[in-house]
Amino acid sequence: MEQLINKYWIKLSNKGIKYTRQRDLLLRYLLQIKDHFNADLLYLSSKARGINISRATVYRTLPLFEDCDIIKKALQDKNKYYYEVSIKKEHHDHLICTECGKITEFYSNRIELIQKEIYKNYKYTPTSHQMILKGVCNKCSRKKDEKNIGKSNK
Amino acid sequence: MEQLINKYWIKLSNKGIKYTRQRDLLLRYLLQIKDHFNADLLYLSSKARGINISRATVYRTLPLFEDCDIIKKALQDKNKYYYEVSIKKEHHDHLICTECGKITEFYSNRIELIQKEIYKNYKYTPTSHQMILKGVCNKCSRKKDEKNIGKSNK
DNA sequence: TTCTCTGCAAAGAGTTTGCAACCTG
DNA sequence: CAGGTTGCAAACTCTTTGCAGAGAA
Repeated sequence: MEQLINKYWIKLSNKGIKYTRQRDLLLRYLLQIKDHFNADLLYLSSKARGINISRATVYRTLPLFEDCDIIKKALQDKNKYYYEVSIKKEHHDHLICTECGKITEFYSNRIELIQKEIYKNYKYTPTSHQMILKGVCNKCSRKKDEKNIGKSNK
Repeated sequence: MEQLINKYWIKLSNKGIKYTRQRDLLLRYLLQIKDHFNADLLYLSSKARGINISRATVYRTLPLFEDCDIIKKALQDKNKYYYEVSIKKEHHDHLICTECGKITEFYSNRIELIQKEIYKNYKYTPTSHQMILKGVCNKCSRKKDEKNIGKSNK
């Protein structure tokens, strides 16, 4: 863990980004996060854990971490950006429930290949290289069905 | 054209949505739009064409049209929702340039099939059923390259 | 006439920014 | 010590909402 943080701090320094208590705390905190997170969530939950850092600093720090490939924008939903930690994981895509916002990751090698073809055909350079499928998850589908059965009596 | 508009108005009436000058103007206007559009753009461009309609009405009307399958949310970028007219087109996906915002449509039958599998595997009900690939388009890539060549001298 | 719709302006959510004080290198 | 960084609050962008007057059925 310390080793990883050191590595990241070297990366950050090389970009002329100074070491500060806030940035270090934020870095350590988000490396522990398994799920997807957004700036505001990070601000609130770090505050709840006694980490003193302002909302503005969180918003200003995340793009810096993004530049250093520590985190990346995973997806956007309901006018919020969601990030995830870059390390370890193989590339993957996201399935997001339009009802409850639940995010599921999936991987399809075939899709990766086709995506590459598409980027090539249309002469695009993949950047975020992410595919987002929107749908309604199992749980929410059932909830919806129940509601509709109720409604159909009117 | 008139026939199509009539058809839509029947649909709208069936949902209890009243005919108004503003809605009719907006409907006629957006059916002429080939590209993707967002609420604010629609408000501004319709205003520029002398169509008198308030921003609030545009924002309130688009979801109504969406409910009647006249338009649909195509994608979201930079915290804005983009719509497109539903008619005619076969299902397609979107390739969006993260630099200039250009939207390109593409279709891949293989992806459609794989998507179906994924939805099934993860027990999701496809709703918007849209895939969004982000990248940098040809034009912007070249611009970026030029900039980087310039920078590399520093 | 009734109930919906409109336009306005104000409120909201998420994010960005100007500025003075503070801290790192 | 210089220049980057912070926290605060105000600004900003996109969207939603409350309300009184206007309009459709």
